[in-house]
Amino acid sequence: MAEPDEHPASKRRQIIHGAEIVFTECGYEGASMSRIALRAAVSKGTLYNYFTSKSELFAAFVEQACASLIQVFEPVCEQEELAVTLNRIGQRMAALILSPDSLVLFRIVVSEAGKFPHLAQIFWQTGPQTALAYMSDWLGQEMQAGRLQPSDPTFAAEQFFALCQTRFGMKRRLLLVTETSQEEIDLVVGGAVRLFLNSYAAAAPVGLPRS
Amino acid sequence: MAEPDEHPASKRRQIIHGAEIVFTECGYEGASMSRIALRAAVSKGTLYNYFTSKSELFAAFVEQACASLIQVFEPVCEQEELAVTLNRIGQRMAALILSPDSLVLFRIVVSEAGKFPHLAQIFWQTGPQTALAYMSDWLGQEMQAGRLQPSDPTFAAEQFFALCQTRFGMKRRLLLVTETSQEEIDLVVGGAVRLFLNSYAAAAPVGLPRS
Amino acid sequence: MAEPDEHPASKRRQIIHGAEIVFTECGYEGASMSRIALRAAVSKGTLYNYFTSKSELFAAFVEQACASLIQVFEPVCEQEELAVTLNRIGQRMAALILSPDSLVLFRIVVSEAGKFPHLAQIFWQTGPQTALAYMSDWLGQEMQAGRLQPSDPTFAAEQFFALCQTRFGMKRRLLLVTETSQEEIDLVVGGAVRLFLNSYAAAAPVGLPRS
Amino acid sequence: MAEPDEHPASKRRQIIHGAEIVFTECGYEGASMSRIALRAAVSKGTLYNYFTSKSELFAAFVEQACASLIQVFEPVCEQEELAVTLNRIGQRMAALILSPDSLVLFRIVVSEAGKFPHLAQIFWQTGPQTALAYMSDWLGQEMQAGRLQPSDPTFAAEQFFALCQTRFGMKRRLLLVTETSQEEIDLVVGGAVRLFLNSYAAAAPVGLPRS
DNA sequence: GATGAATGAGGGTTCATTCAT
DNA sequence: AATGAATGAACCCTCATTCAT
Repeated sequence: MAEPDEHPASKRRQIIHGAEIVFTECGYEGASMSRIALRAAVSKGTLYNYFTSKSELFAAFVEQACASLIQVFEPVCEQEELAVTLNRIGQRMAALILSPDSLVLFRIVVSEAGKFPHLAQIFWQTGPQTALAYMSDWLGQEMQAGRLQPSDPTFAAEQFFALCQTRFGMKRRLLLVTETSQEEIDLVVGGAVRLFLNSYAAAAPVGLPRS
Repeated sequence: MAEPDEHPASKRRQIIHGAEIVFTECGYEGASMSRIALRAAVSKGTLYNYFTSKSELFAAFVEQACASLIQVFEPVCEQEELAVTLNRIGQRMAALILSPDSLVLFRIVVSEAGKFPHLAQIFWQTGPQTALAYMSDWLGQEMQAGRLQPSDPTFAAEQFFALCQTRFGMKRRLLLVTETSQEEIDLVVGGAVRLFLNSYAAAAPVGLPRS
Repeated sequence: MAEPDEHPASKRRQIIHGAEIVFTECGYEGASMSRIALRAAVSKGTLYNYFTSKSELFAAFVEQACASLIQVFEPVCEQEELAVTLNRIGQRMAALILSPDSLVLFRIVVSEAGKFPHLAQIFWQTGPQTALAYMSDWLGQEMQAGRLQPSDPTFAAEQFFALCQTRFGMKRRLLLVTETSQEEIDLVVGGAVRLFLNSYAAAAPVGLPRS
Repeated sequence: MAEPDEHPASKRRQIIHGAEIVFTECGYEGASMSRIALRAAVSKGTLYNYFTSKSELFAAFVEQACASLIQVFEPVCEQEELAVTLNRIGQRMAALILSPDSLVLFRIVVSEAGKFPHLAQIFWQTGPQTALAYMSDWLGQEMQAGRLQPSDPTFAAEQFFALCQTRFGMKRRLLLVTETSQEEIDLVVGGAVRLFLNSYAAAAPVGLPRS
């Protein structure tokens, strides 16, 4: 199961961890292999024994970071009221958008999307697309069960996720806000659920709060 | 009328234009003053006669690019059916999101938001915030006129803009799509208007299309 | 008397004055023509209308500075007791060595003596050599008058001047002392006069102070 | 015996040697790291593996040069006639002043004393001050032994050293003389010893030579 | 397999000098 | 005669990469 004739995986992880720290702090161009070597506590030469170039190390870091983000969505959605499940999914999505880790990853992937289109694709696939597929599946089931009006479940999921980014999505990416209160998150997610169910629920529309 | 005692503005523009090309292509760190000088067709020394440093030139480029984006939203919204106006606004917002100029600006501002928080702020203010204020005002009027349910108009505007980014917002920022068909835009904007009016319109909800 | 077909001398002086400020502060290499132009309140182009190069402007500055230093020695030596005259000459020499103007000139000429041997020569001739010739003449007269023992008057003058630099000569040039008290100057000059007269006076030797 | 975990000292010396050549020839500002690298036969990058900056390399060069000068004064002064010992010390001092190595060091330290006061201090301490302390001690002993009149031994030493610079001290620093004949050195040192002993010796004054 | 000294191209920036106005 | 915008070489320094140990 191990890779006996390869570089030990532990040192590889160690290097990627150092790379994560530095890339995260300085971006791709701003990071130097010397600093990464320092933070990974290996020599500069060793870096090149494990990765043929800076760009390859960067790719490895991004891929690993993407992989570690996806888990967030694993355990979702039991049998309960629709609004409650949607709320939980929305809260989770909001948490993901607001989390420093995903934020920094998003920002660095966007920065280098021109130079590393492959990484942008990986980010998309392991992140948003996976979440989308998951929710789309679930919505499809609910539609078939008659609890949601029949419609394109993928588009519905996309709209819901778009709504979950109301207010803080862009500001967060621009680093214009550092913290977001739970009240505000509740407001945004609640609003997303309301708009979503008012259009997609099989039942009667939900009333708006008076401002 | 001319500016006899100043650096000629035309050359300043020429330099900023060269900077735009290179910054746009390589990002801030990846761009070199040599390349900018080459693209601007001036000597490297001349760059420093107009801008004291690379960062200042970058700031000038971003500010100018922000200023040239804002006009998009100026003339909007007459007296007509709500859905029509919303559709026009949504189309305009979608066009903005999809335009290469705003896209490239967004990407570079996000990249350097850590190093140049001031520029992120400028981008936010001249772009999203202005559009938001504008639409919020209009929605407030419609609410007072009884054509929309009374609610927080700013939040409603934020939700509408979030909905307008459905499907292609993030993919575009990751450079995963280069062109978007008008049909798809119509689908997204139409979907945004539908969800919006279903919740906010004073009248009865609009039906969903069958997928 | 003026130079009607030449550059006006006043602007020339103005430029040299600016050069003096900057060269004095930054040294030859450290000074930039831009700064000199700024300090002289003329354009950079004008600098080159009056001086063909930075080095020529530097030469002009050094020559002018040398010329303005020499005057220090003009009015010396009346008819009075030998020790009194020597003391006055010594005091003047000490003042010259300690004066900021001559110090800065010496330091800059020493710095650039390799590159501008001509300037070192000018400094020597207008400064030390002139003082030397002057004192040597006077000593020669005193020897002929029988008030000093017959000897090489130039060498005697050189020794006296060397003695006047006791203690603070080198430290001052190394910028290790910024101020010197009058007591210390008196001590050094007094010591110089004593040693000088003990050897050169026709009369009996002067006693040393007990430490 | 070797230094396995350090930069090899030999290459360090090699670099300092190259720096010595270039700094000596061009001064601090005039020297370029490229030229130093060329003269040291290493790449420019290597310079920065050993010294973090140009100024640090300069400091290392000056300190090393100071250290190598100090030895001149080590073995002095046995039991013999005063005039003979003084003559030997004077000759040594003259040799030091006239030596190209100390000359070039003095000139560069004076040049940069404003920018590197620490180096001026080091130069002073390892050079003149050490010599002074040494001679002052010896003079103090001779005074106590009754062979010199009691007086301030430090001041006496300072006067003697000042006298030893008669005639060629300043001219040499200005690079106005490149070689000095032994006759002239003998004349200057002999004159210094004579003036010194005429004032400080316990015995009768020594006669002056007729010019 | 791990090291880190060595490299040299390229980074941002300064500056003496020129020349059209 | 005076200007100052333009130049481009040279500045100090960084860094991805290599290779002898």
